[in-house]
Amino acid sequence: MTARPTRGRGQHAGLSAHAILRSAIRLADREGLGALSMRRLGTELGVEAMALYHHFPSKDALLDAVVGELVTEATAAQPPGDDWQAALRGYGLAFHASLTAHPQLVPLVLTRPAVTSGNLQVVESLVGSISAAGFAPERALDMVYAVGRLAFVHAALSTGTDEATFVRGDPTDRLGAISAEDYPHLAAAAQASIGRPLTYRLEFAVDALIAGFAQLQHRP
Amino acid sequence: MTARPTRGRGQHAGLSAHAILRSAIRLADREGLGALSMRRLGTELGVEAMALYHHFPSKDALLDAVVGELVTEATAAQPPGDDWQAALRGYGLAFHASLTAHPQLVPLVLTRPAVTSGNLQVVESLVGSISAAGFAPERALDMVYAVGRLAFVHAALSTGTDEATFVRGDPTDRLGAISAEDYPHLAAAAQASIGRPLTYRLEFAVDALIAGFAQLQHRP
DNA sequence: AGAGGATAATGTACGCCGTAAAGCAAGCGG
DNA sequence: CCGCTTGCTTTACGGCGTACATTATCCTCT
Repeated sequence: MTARPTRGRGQHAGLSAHAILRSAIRLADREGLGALSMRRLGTELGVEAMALYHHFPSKDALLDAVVGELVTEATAAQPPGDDWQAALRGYGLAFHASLTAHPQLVPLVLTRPAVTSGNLQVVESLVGSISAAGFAPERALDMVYAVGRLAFVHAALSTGTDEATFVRGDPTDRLGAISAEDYPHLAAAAQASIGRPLTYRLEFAVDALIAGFAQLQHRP
Repeated sequence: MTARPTRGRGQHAGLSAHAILRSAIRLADREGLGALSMRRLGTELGVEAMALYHHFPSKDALLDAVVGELVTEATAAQPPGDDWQAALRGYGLAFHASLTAHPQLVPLVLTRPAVTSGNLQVVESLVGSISAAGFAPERALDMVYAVGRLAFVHAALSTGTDEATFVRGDPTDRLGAISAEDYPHLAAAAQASIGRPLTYRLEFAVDALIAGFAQLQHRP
């Protein structure tokens, strides 16, 4: 150990909370959530595991911070357009895109409430746009929630197996391919959706959602 | 040990995969996912941890089976109505209700692809109904996905903290209450949504989604 | 009926994990 | 120059998943 010859044992400023966070995200991206242990993260930073406890009180707190970092990054730089439909759509797609950049970490985001100030700022702006279009603020928040959650869950599940995988073959998979006899409609649908980009389903859902909202607008 | 005096050491039929599953679900419901260890589950069943490995090859496989059990239970008994809108709505709400019965386990469902035959059956039936209403099967599947995922993510996040919690007070919470100066629209919206039932937001989103779908139907 | 395998459980052990506690080297203010 | 604070290491503990070996019962076949 002490493979850093330029510094003695008690040097300062070797680590920072933010550097740890970034390293944790990189590690999880590369080797999965399971590889994200304190010891592993320590060696990744050239440091013993216990050193991390000088910057975070527990692993749980560290993971909370990772989620915060991620959500901040995901909701950053939202152009505040005045067209609520475009804003909402952009929010959903951008959120999704940012989350899918770190697919391994999405389950983490699910389990801890991540309310950062950047996050709140974006939601505030969206709720403002929507309210300005004549919706009750309560409704506006529901709308933002719906789109955000849809984007989120698509990010979480898009890496998993879906029907298209089953139909494409590879019968060593869990249940084998979907048989066209047992599930005719499903097989046809899955067959048709092979090869579509990952965002297709999300865009469809978000657009339908927004269409539904717009319809609501004209009948108070 | 061997607190069961009526049977010797190698008796059969002491355990079954299904009994283990139910016990695992009960344990996790009661004490959280963290308490669901092989040793703990073993003692819960009056058995050593390694005994479980005769019924499941690994803990991971056991968790997969738990998810399967859960999803099967959640999608069971869907009345196959011929009204696609009612069917879709019912599917979403029932799915959500079943999942929220085991809030601790929802994060588990997120991380493993759960495609059970019961599951496929329900989706098949829904896709059938929707196709019969004139939608392309591919679209029908997208619609089922959208509703299912919305229900799922609402179940996953409904136990977490949302904006209403912040506004209600308790400034010891992560960021403290939402300040009405910094986030006027958000504060108003959160204030207004205090006290609503948990399913309210989901119902709103599902209804909007279905309205959007229906609109699509009239413009091919 | 007796042999032999299959089955279901145990016991032991290994290498991970998160983290509490204590120690130890540098830098800094008095 | 002393001693406190800061950043890191060392050591240790209990719990985890599970590989491996063992044992005790039941089922089947001759």
